[in-house]
Amino acid sequence: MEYGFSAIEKKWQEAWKMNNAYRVSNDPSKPKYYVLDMFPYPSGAGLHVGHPLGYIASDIFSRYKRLKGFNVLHPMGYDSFGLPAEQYAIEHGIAPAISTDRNIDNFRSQLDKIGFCYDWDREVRTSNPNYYKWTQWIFLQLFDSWFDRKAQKARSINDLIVIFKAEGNTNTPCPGDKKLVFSAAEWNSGDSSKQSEILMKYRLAFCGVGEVNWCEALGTVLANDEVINGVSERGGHPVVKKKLRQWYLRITEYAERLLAGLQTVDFSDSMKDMQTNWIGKSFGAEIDFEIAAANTSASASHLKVYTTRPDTIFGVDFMVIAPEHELITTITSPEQKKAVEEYLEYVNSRSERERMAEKKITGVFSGAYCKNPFNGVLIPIWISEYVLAGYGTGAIMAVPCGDERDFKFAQHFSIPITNIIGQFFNGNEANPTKEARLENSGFLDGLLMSDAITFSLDKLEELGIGKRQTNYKMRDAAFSRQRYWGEPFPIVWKNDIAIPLSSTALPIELPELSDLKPGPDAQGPLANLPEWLSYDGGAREVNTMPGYAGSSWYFLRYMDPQNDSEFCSRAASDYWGQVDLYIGGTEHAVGHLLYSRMWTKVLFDLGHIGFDEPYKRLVNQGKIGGDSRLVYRVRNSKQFVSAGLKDDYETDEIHVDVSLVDGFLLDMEGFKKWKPDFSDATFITEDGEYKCGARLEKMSKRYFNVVNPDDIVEKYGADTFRMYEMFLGPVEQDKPWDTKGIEGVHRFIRKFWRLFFDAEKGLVATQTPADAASWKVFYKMLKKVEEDTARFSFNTAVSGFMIGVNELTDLNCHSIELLKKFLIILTPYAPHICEEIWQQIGEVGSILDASYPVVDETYLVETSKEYPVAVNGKTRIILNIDLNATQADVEALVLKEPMIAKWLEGKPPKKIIFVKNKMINVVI
RNA sequence: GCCCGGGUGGUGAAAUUGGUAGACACGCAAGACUUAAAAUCUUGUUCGCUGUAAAGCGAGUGCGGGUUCAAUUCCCGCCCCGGGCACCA
Repeated sequence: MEYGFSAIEKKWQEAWKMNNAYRVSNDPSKPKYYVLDMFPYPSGAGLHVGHPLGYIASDIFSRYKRLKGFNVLHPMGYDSFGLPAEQYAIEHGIAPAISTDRNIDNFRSQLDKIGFCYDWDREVRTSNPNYYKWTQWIFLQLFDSWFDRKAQKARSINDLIVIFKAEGNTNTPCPGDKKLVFSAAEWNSGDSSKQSEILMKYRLAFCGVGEVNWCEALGTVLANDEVINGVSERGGHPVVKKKLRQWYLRITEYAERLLAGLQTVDFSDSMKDMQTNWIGKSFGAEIDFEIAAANTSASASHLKVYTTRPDTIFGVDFMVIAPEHELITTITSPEQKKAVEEYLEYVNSRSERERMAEKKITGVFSGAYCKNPFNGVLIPIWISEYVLAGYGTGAIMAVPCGDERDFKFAQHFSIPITNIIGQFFNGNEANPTKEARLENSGFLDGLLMSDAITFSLDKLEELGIGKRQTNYKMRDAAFSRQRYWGEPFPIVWKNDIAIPLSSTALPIELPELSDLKPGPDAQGPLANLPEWLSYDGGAREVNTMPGYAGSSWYFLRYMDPQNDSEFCSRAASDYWGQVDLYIGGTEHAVGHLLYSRMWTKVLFDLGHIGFDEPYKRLVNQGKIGGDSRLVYRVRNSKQFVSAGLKDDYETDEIHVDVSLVDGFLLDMEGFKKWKPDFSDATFITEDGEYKCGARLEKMSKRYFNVVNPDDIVEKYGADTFRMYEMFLGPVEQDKPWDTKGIEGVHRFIRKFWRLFFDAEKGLVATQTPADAASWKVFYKMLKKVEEDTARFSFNTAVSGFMIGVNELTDLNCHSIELLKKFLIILTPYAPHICEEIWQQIGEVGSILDASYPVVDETYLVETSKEYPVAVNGKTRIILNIDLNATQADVEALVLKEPMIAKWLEGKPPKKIIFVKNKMINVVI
């Protein structure tokens, strides 16, 4: 009987579907385990073999946990709102809703072929009104909340109103406007429009005017993590700063908790580093410098700077303020007015991209000075774009001997440099050390800089000219997009006041819209729909939410996907709790993962769920690269030269479809038919063969190196495909795809099949009990495979199976008693073949619900070991020695060996090292 | 520039706590079966040297040093590759 994988896999995929084999319910009698994949954006390109890597790993782990008796939640869905569908619609005139559905059908059919154990009854689609109803509902929760800094948690905005009525905002400083201070009386006398304006500055989801990343080509704003080197992550279009009214998430209020939460989760160090750096916490001081020039108004008598190095205050040679700094107009001296204006104009003309590409040293002197509070020295105030308005106070004290940027600036503008670190400063470059002893530093003289930091902070606070301050690099996240294909906001504007709609009005459905051209004044396409726009005496918000809105909470919806009255019942979220294992790529390090961590914390603070970190453990799968093939066309000809001879010609390299190449050998006839351009190609061959060049690069359509999992499954079967993806190497690692290597895994599966079936004789597995040697092989394998699976080392687990099959074949083991246990442990990796054989050998029930076997240690007890015996660390012989042997026994045995005697040359050894169960080393 | 990963045969890789480097595969070579092919099986395969063989000797985990009886593993310095951040004061 042959192994007919196509029929077997089709049969079981249908049977499992019919029997709802993967349906999971909230069963409190079993321990739960939640395994989650980052759900895909259903792009038109479909899946290539790189995509399922993480899905296969999580599927294996889910099935393993299920066999171990866990109630496993393993859902899948689609992140189906987003820019590409909209762009596709603009280019091809197909409505996003239609192209998205089509893409999802394609994804689904590809996923189904691989045999995943998803409970499809729990599928979510972020663009489905049943889903985004709750995205909008969570938005309302964010809108109706503020962050209580003392309690470090989100609270209802109504609580804040109570506080304002009683005491104003003196004890609850405004996160959106540091200068905003009002009393209870002032609050109570204000009109409702004034009050709304104030509350907006506290809300966790708020509307404000700010500098945003505007992408003209995409016609929308982008979040910081969607902009890479001044261009859009998607499409690579230029991005400029623009002032726009926008919705934001006040994620900065959660900076501290997002940081602290990292200590409680199991993410890779690099992932934690990325998030930590993005949050960018730093400790330092805000220091007030008195402005010395007479031409300043009383309200601007001080310049506030932020520094992490208050110990260097005697080394301050100039101040630098950002071009956007509010003091510029008041402090600029009449003589410098023109120069300053010209400079500001120049700065405005430069795009973000230009600033990043050419880091020129630019700046202008304001004409004003401030005074060093400790020695009264006058310090010139400069304006330069290298100081960022959005960070700290938008002003710095420049210490050229200790800071590279300050040093270069001082050099460029010939500003004299004060040396406060003696020998540590060589005059050619700044030295940011903290190890120097301070000089020229007044009361700090002689102190080690690292000690002087605390000392100077104390002094500044004592004198009331400065205070300790913690800053974060992270900014509030832009939360609106001027696009169509996203969640509409449940907001109506009346008299410039944002009115939240009642949760009973949800979902606010996205209206159908055939023409997706932008609306007027950088508004989204929804602004073109007057009948939709006008609502209840006001105007609807026309922006839509960004892609990360729906993905910030989808893991909760899977727990209770059909719920019409809640986003997720508390009973469901209490039962399933945190995601135990989350698998996905690193590209979401600072976007999705941070937002979704924040939303979880807010929902926790407001009492909707019982945990405040969504993902207990995160595993990042690597990317699978494509192995491209290249042909070389002799320039200006139709001749193609084989790779080995190409250096003799001037050639252009062309990517060729990998399916036209066997190894490196080109199918020349196939190549001619591939594209009309090549139909009359001629070849300069090596002995009649055309060899292609190769290159490892991203798997992508334009390199013609995409391998479709459908083709692999058709040729080798899903079970082989699954195991081969795992066998390629560690899941976390990037690695190239090589279709040839799959033969080894396919051979293994067929060899496994032959333990049960013979081509002529049919079933050869028997009821005869297995011998001890076979059991030993099996339990050794079980131990290895289980340990490896548990630690996500799937590649070595596959090799464990291979060793097991090889050894059982050698032992001629066909015992059903043993092999049925083998079937169970192989099931997570190769479910179809295992279920088929399980039924063939007459087992009742599905193998999916079998119980995982337990290692019987009695078969693994060893009485002796093959010890490597080394001389001076170099292994010379192997000796079989009883495990109970003592040091003296071992020494006697070793010294008797002629091979060892040869090395000793008659002399006694210096020492004999004996590590039980490990090795023996003779030192001479 | 800063912060993370990583560098092991022709290739993918293994070595979990400092203890036999290269498991398991691919590829390649030789052979068996076959009219032939596919499939399957057997043997060999880190490199160099000696040997008909069995075997032996030497080198070897990016480079240079160190600690140790023993280093792919720990320490110091450097080189290269991948990823992230980047005027964050």
